[in-house]
Amino acid sequence: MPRRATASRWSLEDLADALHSASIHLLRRLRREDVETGLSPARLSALSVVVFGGPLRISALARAEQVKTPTITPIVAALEREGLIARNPDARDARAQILRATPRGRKLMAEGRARRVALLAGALRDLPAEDRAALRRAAALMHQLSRREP
Amino acid sequence: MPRRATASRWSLEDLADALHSASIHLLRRLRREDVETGLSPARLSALSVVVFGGPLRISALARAEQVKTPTITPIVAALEREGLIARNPDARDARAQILRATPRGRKLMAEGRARRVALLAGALRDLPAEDRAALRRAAALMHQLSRREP
DNA sequence: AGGTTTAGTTAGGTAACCTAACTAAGTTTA
DNA sequence: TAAACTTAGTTAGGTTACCTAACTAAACCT
Repeated sequence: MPRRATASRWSLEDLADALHSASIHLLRRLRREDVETGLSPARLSALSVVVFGGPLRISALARAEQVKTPTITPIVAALEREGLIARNPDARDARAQILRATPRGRKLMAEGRARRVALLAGALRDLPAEDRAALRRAAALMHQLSRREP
Repeated sequence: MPRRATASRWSLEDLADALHSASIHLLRRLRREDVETGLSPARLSALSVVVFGGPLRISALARAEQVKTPTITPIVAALEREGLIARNPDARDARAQILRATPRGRKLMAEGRARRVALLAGALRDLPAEDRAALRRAAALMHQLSRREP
């Protein structure tokens, strides 16, 4: 790591870097676990949005996932093929489709969560409440950061 | 989000979930920024390891990046093609190669950091010191979590 | 020497991302 | 109301990241 010129200036860079790197590595680790759901991380994440984010349009899902619509198309197709979500026509707009989770989708989502928590549980449980709070706060902040424009 | 049965049990699941989701979304956001370095996230991350992790072997890089060696091969090839890193033979073992960052690699890395921090700077700077500390702590913890076996 | 292990690449597959170009439906406007 | 624009989503086509399996070549072991 580079030496700092001014404390605050460098620590912001370091922090940005640390978050980037931590995200990459945590995600790679979780991917290895998530393989067992039979769903890739992107599909799992999309399913999670449909399950918890209620019925929504394809474009809304893409927006929530911060990807372009062509990226979402095959993900939605796969989730539908697996019977985890269903698409219904939108009564108000014949171009649009409404996605909703099926019972199977909800079940699998719960299992994925359980599996993930099984992986992290030991680690998280052993952490002082203070650290858990830091993680919780950080997760919220990271979400917020990721929504920033431009 | 599901209702909790026991406070601690559900909050662990929620926390695991929140970290997963936050990582995905922050990374997608940063990817959009990192595009301007001309390097993909995986390459940037690998370059960062070579720049800051000193000269190291290809297999050590793969381990640091938590991927299998075949994944690292094309990443290293690309970084070398771009003149960002160099491979030297290992004097002790003719099978192995030692990677080191070139000046260009170091320069680009610094620029990437600057760009990333430019994106996050406003947000991070405006955060109370407490939140910055939470993020810093969380990044360290996430790294630690990602190293856990199995 | 012969057999095993280790460093790295090659081959081949799936999936995630993008932009550009398209279809079809909805909206606005002259 | 017909023409022109906009919006929802898909299709086409390309790059990159990941994996496992199979390989080459060097090193180690006995």
